Amino acid sequence: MSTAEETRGGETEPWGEVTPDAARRLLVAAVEAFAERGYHATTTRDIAGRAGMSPAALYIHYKTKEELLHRISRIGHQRALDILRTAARGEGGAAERLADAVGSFVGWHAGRRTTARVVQYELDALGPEARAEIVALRRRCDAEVRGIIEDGVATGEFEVPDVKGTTLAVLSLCIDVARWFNVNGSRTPDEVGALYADLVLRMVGSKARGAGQR
Amino acid sequence: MSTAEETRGGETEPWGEVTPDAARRLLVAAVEAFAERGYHATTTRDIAGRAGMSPAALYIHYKTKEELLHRISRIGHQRALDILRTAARGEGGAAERLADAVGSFVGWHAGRRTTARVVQYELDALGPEARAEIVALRRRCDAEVRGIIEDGVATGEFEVPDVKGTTLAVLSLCIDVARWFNVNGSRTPDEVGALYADLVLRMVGSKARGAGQR
DNA sequence: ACACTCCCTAAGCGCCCGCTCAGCTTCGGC
DNA sequence: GCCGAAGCTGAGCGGGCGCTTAGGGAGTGT
Repeated sequence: MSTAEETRGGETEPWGEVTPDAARRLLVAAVEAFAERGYHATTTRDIAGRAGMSPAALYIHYKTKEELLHRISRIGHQRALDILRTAARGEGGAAERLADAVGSFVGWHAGRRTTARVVQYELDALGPEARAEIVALRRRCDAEVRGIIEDGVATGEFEVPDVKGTTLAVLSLCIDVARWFNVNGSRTPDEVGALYADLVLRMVGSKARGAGQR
Repeated sequence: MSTAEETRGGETEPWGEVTPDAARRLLVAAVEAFAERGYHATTTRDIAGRAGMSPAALYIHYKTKEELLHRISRIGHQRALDILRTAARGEGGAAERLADAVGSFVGWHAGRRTTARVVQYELDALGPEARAEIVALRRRCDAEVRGIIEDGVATGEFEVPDVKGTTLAVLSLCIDVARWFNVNGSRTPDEVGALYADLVLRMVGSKARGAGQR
């Protein structure tokens, strides 16, 4: 599973799959601009400028500004799904896998906040077809988390009256990290991940919590 | 519980404090448009059109498009703060007050989703001065919730290793409801409020939870 | 040497934006 | 009956938007 070639922590600067080089630079510039100011407030001139190119250069590599957002959104969602899938298929009981899923998912939203922000909050700027494709990816993310929680309920590890609602809340909690996380703040992405993993285990009534935290 | 003068469901259509009538109609139209498409993607012609007026009419009542957002944001935040304050100063133990705060806060975010969406997600579209004012209101919301949690820890009702982080997570969880809540979905605002109140009591390790939920 | 392809730029098209302004109506006070 | 203020509109301004087009320079195969 997973995209190989990344070990952990470093994650080998993403967007490696985007070629040629100029197209990648434009895409990275677009991620930064969209995250800072929002899709609609970002101009194609701004994106091209950040990438050190003229406005026209953008249209050699992308048909429209929306295609840029679409590409960013698809790659980002695939990465998010990978993270959840890896955790869900890992070893250990439901509690371990849920903590792992939440910890790494939150770590990604905090550590790669600019990407996550675009991916999670600019969905509505996509046209109907592109949005439908992305929404499908989102539902698969939801299914991964729900699967772990259902496992835990089945084995008696968790005590959850409303599995669908709780799944929604867990994902919502993780996603919103991209909104408030501050790079200059006092917490590292890993610390937030650990805090959230503990909070989520409490939410599902897990008895096997890691003894508070240090 | 909750704020007098509204019986339930209706909430006495808000924005009553905005006068004259035309100014209120414009403001309500702006809330809808901003919530649907975002501040930057909304045109002044769209706002005026929804209110049944010509584009120029907007500028009789508001100096700029940004002033509209500022007004919406201030009134909305004040309403949110009122809800939290009422719950925090209520009777009962910390668990009851926290459940009340989360339940009504979430109920507002779900029931008045269009307003909440603008209030919570368009903050960055404001200029520096307006944003600073709103951020101050937000910090007071944070302080209300943290106060309840601190109370619960002090009395031994809660068991929370990281009060600041948990407060942040609780508020984040509630706020994100405005992003995903669907009016056509299967849950009412009150149901989501009840679910979230239970989840939050679990997060703070409250022993006095309401026996699952109905 | 030549043609061909790939990237890229300068210039600019057509459109729609936020916002303004002169002038029209409506209405209360006298 | 007349006046001034208040509320609103039609027309339109300066400007910036997304995107297009014509053409240039660098690299490659022959």
